Amino acid sequence: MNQELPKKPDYEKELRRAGIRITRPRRIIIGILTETDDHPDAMEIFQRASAIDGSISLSTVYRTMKLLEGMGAIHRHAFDGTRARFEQAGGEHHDHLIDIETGDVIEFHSHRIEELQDEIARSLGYDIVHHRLELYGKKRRGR
Amino acid sequence: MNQELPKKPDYEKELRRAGIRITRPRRIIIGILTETDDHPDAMEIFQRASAIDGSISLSTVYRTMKLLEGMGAIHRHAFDGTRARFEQAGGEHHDHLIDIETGDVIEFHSHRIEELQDEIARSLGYDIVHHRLELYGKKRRGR
DNA sequence: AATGCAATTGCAAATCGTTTGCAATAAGCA
DNA sequence: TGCTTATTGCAAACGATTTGCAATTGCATT
Repeated sequence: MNQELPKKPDYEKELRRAGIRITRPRRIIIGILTETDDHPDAMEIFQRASAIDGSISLSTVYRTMKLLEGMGAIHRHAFDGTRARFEQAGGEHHDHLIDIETGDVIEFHSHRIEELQDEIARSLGYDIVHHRLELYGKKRRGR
Repeated sequence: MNQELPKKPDYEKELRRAGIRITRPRRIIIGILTETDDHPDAMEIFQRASAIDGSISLSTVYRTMKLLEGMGAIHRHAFDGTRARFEQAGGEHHDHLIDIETGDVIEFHSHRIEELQDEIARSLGYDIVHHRLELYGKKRRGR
């Protein structure tokens, strides 16, 4: 339930193929992204990167996120709260359950819900381009 | 499908009951909110209000939105894009389909989807506090 | 290994939406 | 009508993200 496919795509190769330079900051940021399995925001990525190379700037983190997002390598999420959070793409499509007390993000997927979404959109005369389904909850405690 | 219950609650009474003053700006903003059935953002509300009274400030619009949101009189939505959009509460709960080409918002509701959401959250050990389901699509044309 | 040039970086300043401090103004009870 | 306090408008502050620019660096070429 928790173990995503441990696919670690070779972004460097992809980047090079796209004629994009592999710089030290980018290598570090990509490394962080491929190793984590949570949904860090730009500041968190910046901090983790800074620990490896103190000269990396927040701007570069943002620019790299935009670059990777454009390549489809990561997804950007705007959960409640302010900063955007990122996750590497490549896994199965899924939605999110956010623990409003801890900020933890749990991934889930419901084929049935997606079917119903399509059905609804179709009945309204629309084709879904993308959707956003987020459940915000708190851990059921006791009992 | 389009006609919400045309309930126009007496916010002034509610406000007064809560010990909140009914000022000219507030009366105007509330009037705009109760008359519209779209999902305007703060700037749009500000502009419509300015047309009625040029001295109203954007700050007051924001402050009033926060006040009304706190009272549960309106809902704040953070659809894709930047500014928050508002709608008067009071109708049935519903989710939104956003036309990515025009920004139009269509409301819909699926009891079945909500059931499935609850089921999923429960199976993950959570209780849903609120959720967000947004479909982004484009009008199916031709055919 | 040295060269050259465009891509990339870090930094600081700029943006955008939204919030806030403050002195001036107005709501509504006495 | 007068008073006390909530509310307002304004400008400045904010937080996240983006951008201009000059300095640096990747890397394809010698």
